[in-house]
Amino acid sequence: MLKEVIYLLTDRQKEILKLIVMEYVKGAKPVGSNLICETLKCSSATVRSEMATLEEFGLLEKTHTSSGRIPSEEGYRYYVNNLMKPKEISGEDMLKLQLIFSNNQLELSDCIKKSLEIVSDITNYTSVVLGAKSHDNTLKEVNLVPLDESSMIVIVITDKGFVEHKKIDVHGISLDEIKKTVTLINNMIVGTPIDEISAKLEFEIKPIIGRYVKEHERLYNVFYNVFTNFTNKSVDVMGKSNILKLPEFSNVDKVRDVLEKLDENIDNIVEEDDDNNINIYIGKETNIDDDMTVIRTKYKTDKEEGTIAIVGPKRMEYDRVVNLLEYIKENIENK
Amino acid sequence: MLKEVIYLLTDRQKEILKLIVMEYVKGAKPVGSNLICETLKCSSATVRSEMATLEEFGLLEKTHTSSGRIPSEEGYRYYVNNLMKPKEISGEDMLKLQLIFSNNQLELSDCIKKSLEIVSDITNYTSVVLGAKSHDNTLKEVNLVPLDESSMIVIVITDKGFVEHKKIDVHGISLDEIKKTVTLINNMIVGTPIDEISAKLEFEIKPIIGRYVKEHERLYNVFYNVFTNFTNKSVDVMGKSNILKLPEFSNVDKVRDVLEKLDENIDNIVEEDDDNNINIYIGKETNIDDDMTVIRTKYKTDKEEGTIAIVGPKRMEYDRVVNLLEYIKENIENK
DNA sequence: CTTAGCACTTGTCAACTAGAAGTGCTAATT
DNA sequence: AATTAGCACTTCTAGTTGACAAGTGCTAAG
Repeated sequence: MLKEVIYLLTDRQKEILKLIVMEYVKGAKPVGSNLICETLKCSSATVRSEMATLEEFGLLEKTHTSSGRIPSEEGYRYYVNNLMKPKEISGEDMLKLQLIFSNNQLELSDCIKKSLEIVSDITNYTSVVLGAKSHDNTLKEVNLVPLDESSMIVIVITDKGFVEHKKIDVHGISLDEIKKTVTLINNMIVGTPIDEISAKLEFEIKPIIGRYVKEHERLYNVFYNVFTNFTNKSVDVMGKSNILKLPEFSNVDKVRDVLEKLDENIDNIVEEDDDNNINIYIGKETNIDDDMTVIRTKYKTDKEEGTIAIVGPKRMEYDRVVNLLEYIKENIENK
Repeated sequence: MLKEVIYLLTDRQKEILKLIVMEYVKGAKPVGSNLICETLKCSSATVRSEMATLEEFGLLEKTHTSSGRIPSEEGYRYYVNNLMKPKEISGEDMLKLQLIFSNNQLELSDCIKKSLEIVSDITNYTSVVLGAKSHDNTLKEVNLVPLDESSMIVIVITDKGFVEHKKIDVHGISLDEIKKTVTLINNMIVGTPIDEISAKLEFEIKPIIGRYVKEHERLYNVFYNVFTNFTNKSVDVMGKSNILKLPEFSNVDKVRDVLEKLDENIDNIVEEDDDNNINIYIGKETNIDDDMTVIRTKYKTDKEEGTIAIVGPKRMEYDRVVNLLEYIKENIENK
């Protein structure tokens, strides 16, 4: 679409585009001129000629020669960028979300998850939380809890309060050797950013324990595994089966395709822009399916950062979802 | 079905039933007499009259008057109880599973999960792991790691090596009060079975801290939450979207129904018999859908117990799945 | 007891039809 | 110059029809 088109549209054309988007979002059926002319005070013939113009601009499409119109991807884009007005969150929805965020028993990460679960419930879309735990965290301490002769628990804690633990098999390694290693780690690399720990472990700790621990290779691997676990992102996807409610997905093969992408490819789907805004990817711009839209945003607190996203049909309630995400982002960041 | 039917079936009838089950499992299409009479050395007319008898017994069904036969639920049941022979696990499948169980880096619970993930991959069914962590575990120790003035991490460890942790907000409670409480817990209820901790916490700890901790209600809640987390079962469901590959689920509404049940109702679906065998629930016996079958078994090690299950179509490769589950159960219990 | 033969039933698929929805164009109207 | 009424035309949808395939049940003969 030419950028200039934005300025060429008359008010009535804008109104028609907006009405078609809203109607199609609601009904999932191509919108005919009759429906529009009931709202606008003019005849269906007028609307038809305007619709033809909008189609020339690439903002509308037909499914067949004599069908009503549906918005094209550019049409949605124009709507989102120029026509959409923030829609207030309904009292009911607001209440449900407030119940989560005002609950002091809940940790932040639980709040995030639960609030998006609610969004999935009320909108029937799919929601995603990508938490990047490791960001900005540094190693706080490593704890050791012996269980019996051959096993113990290693517990690693970051300064921001994230915890990882792993049960390890230590038969053949003396308790003394292990304790020394942990002391070494606590002395040498506490305060190191989590992302850099693997390197430090290899180049600073490994050479030393190599000297006095018989099974140093195994011991090194144990700690290496625990630390790399940390840098893994946490992924939560909620309301996946909502996709099956959409009329555009009455074809089982298509559903399977999308569900498999959501299972395997979430990072790719949700991580893109690095700005602080609400980002909207429509149709081909998503990495899922031409009929889908992804709306996402980053959140960032002093302890944690991540991404929240809503995945739904291209025919999405853009205004509602944008507002919900904005509201949740705000609540996360002020919690 | 009358129990006596078991003894009334002739060898040929058994053979026909078996062939129909196997053929229908493979092809998902009603099986006609022609196909059967190619294997059996007799005419299609003979097979037809035998099939009519089997239908009278309630072991076979027709989808319409002139269709081939499909097994009824009783037919599957008869097959499973009387006709099915253990089928050896293929070398390829065996290899994949061995790779998991012989990997010493992996914790038991990871092995279980990964092995069932493999079963989902190779069979295209859905697999479920229900782990009941708390069983037979007793409290080993409670650790405290202060993060800053207003928050700390509570870490709880059981004798079998399970760990739960929670970040808590402690502003308004003095460090001293918290430390005393933890010491109290470590002194008084270490060694208590996890299931009984809530009670002990309420009747033994709460009255004491009530005396010297100002915010004792809040502090009590914190520990209560951490401990109850323990008794929660862990649930893993793998290969859910495999259901979409089944021809009996080309109807999207049906798929949604099943997926929603798998999301919300897993306990109900998978927990039933309390014996140590492989249990098979066919069609109506499952709590999912008349077209589904659940095969499950319990596993029990000295540290952990739980349930593993495969959920698939009624038209399931019973012999294969039973063998895989048996094999995995054995490997878990001897790990 | 088994089998060949045949009438009969049902499902599937493609072709066709009538009606509904909605368009684009033209000519008349404001 | 913009709007509208009118109408021919296109496509989709749902229902009907008919031919064919798959498979059964029954009967009578081997």
